[in-house]
Amino acid sequence: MNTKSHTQYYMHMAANKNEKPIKRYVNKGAWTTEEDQKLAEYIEIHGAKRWKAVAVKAGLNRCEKSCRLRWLNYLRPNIKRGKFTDQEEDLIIRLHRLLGNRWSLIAGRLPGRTDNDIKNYWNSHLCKKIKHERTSSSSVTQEIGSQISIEHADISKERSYSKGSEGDSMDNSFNVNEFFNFSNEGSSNLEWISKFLELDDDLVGISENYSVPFLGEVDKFNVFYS
DNA sequence: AACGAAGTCAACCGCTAATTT
DNA sequence: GAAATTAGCGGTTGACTTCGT
Repeated sequence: MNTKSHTQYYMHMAANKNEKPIKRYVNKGAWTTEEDQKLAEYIEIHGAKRWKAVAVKAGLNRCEKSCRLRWLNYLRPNIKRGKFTDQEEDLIIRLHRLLGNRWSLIAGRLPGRTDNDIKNYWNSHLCKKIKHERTSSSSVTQEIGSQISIEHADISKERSYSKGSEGDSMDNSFNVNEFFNFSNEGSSNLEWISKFLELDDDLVGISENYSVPFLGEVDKFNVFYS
C-alpha cells in the first residue's frame, strides 16, 4: 500500500565514483508499482548490492537508501506480512526485554519479519500492552519492571559504546551480538529460543544484584547451559 | 454526516560501522 | 594508514486510516 504522496527534488547522482554526477530529479515518498517492478527486475539480474548503481541503472529516480529500504522492507522474497502471531508477539517481548531496541537483532529471530515491522509493531501495540500490564500488576512486579528499565538503559548505552570501541566498556567476554548471531545455524531457531526465553521471567529476580550491563544475559546464559 | 484525535506504518534522516580504494 | 564509499541501524516523520463524539 502506497500511502505517502509523491514529491520530487534535485540531487547530484552517479552510478559510481568514475561517473560524473548528474543533476537529476529524485522521487521521494510512496513507491509506485512501476518503480517496484523496475527495482525487483534489476535486483533479480544484478543482485542486491551497490545501491548507488541500482538507483541509477535501474532507471529509478530514487536515492540509494530509498532503494535499499524498499527492497529490504517490502520487495525482498519471503517477507511475511499481516498480523503478528501470539508466538511472535511473545518472542518480541522477551527478546526486547533482553536486547532493548535492537530491532535488527530481534528481527533476526523472526523469519520473514523486518526490523522496521517489528519496531512499528512494538511502538504501536506492544509498548502500550506492556505498560498496561505493568500498571495493572502488583507493586513487586512494578519493581522488577523498573529494574528491567534500568537494564534497558544500560544495554542501550552499551550498544553505542560497543559500536565505537568494542570491549572498552565491558570487561566480561560475553558478546550479545555473537550470542544472538545464528547465521551459521539451520533455518529456524524459533522453538529453542522461545524455550530459552521462557526462563527469562523466572530469572529476573536473580538479576537483582547486577551492576554490570549485560551480566544479566551472562547469568541467564550460564543457567541455561549448566 | 462531519470533524478532530489517535493510531498505523511506509519512508526518510542522521549517524556509525564496515569495506573498498 | 587515510580517505572515500557503501551498508546498516534506530529514531522520527507525516500521509493515510480508523475511531469516537
